[in-house]
Amino acid sequence: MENKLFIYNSLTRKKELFEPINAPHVGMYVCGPTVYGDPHLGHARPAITFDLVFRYLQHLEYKVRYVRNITDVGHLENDADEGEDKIARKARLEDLEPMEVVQYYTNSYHRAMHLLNVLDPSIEPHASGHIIEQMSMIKKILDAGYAYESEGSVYFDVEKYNKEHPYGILSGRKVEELMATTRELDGQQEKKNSFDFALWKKAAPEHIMRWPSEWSDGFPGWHMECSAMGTRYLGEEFDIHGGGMDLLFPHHESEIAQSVAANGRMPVRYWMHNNMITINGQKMGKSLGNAVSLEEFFTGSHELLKQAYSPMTIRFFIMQAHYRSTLDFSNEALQAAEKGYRRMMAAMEVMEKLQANGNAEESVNIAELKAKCYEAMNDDFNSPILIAHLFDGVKIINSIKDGKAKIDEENLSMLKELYLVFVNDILGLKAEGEAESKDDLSSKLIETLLQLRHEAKLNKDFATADKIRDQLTALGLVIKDTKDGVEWDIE
RNA sequence: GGUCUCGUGGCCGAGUGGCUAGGCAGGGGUCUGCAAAACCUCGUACAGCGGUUCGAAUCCGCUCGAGACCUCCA
Repeated sequence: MENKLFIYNSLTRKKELFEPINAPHVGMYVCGPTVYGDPHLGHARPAITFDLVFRYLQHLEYKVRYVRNITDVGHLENDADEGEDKIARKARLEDLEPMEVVQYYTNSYHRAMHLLNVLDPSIEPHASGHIIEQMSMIKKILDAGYAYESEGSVYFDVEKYNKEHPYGILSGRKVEELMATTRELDGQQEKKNSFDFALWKKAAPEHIMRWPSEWSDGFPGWHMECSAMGTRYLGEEFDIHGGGMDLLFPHHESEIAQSVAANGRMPVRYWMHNNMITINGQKMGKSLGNAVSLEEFFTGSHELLKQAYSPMTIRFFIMQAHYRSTLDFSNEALQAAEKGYRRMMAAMEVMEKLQANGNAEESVNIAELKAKCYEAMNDDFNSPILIAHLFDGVKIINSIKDGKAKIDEENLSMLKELYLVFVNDILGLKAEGEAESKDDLSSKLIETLLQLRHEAKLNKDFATADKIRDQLTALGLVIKDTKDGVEWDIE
């Protein structure tokens, strides 16, 4: 049951059985962030989506090499005025060094990803560290005759390529249509056709990030980095390439064209694309000015946020929707996710203390639940369905605790295993914020107070008992009177 | 303008021909000194209009609405 994984392939627009080229090895490349701003909720979506893929593939015992790049080339420009050479030169020294900007936002991205419990990829290459590879790939494309040089820049010859290979195979576009719809861009007059894209761009004077090449002092085109680094670390053909749907065209389309032109073969078996996060029905994006940074979510410091949302709440929220659906941000939805997440975590705490209370005949059947969990994940990583099944299990757990359901030893150990595997390992959810708060001294103090309350209750002094509870509640504690005694937790 | 996607109950969100997820919120109940938690239970939704079918949220057509891409973008 664990080995029939189906993945929706954007290339064929169908769910396909996943068969790695070199099982048990799997190569996966995902487009990472452009590090020029704070990571926002939009960045969390692909990171978490492919973290789920990474975790599940590893659970299925594949040996995954997961490459997620850092884009640090081609987007960084100095805003200083042109022509004012002296000032510009001085400004250069006082300005941030580009790599300083890169480092700052890369660190910030990593911090956010760690808080979201996103595993580090196997390799995280920087585009700026692979200029050699990109230049050599450009040469291969030139040698193959699918590119031309013009005024120090190198462009991909889409029209020529399209005569032998379909440009538009991934996005479903046709070159003739592109002809009619492409807008005016700078550098347009250097190109044979408006839809030709740059493999190497001659740097304008204000462009700081530049490298010498046989064509000009310049920098590689945006699409080159992923092709070059994917090939470098995963080979000319690898299993999975992921990224946001907004990258499908032209980025991924062009990656295919570059690889086919350079290596003569399709680079990727399975193309996966996560959908966008929307806010008021519109895509959330830095350039649209409606992006809420992850830091702001964690602290609640944004006018759109009614409260802070913990990293695990964000993670749970994202995984409660299928990765190919748009997911609409709202406080109501986040608050619902927060409560759901806490309920699941609370149930797991209950589960740990559970004892078998029945024999095999009267026991609940966990094997069935387990099979459903695998079925959900095997169906194109359907995390919302998986979570729905896990909530069914939450009811089972709580019912066993209440003595309303029976479980035997075998099913109990299967249950515990199931939740550790699916909730912790695969969904990557963990309890947050408790370990450090429940230190010994505080715990003993709280338990002392609860003991006093217990004694007050025995004396029917409910006023005192309630006063203790109210004050502990005011401090952010949750007091639960169960038939097995009092329990407390930090809200 | 071109290409494509989507429109599900109060909110979020699965589901792609019959078996009518799940979470949150709300009503009722059990338990409890009370409360909380938990459990049980109730809301019977699929934009509109036609069509195909024994049967459609699910397939087809049209209408309306929303969005994405075509430019950097997760």
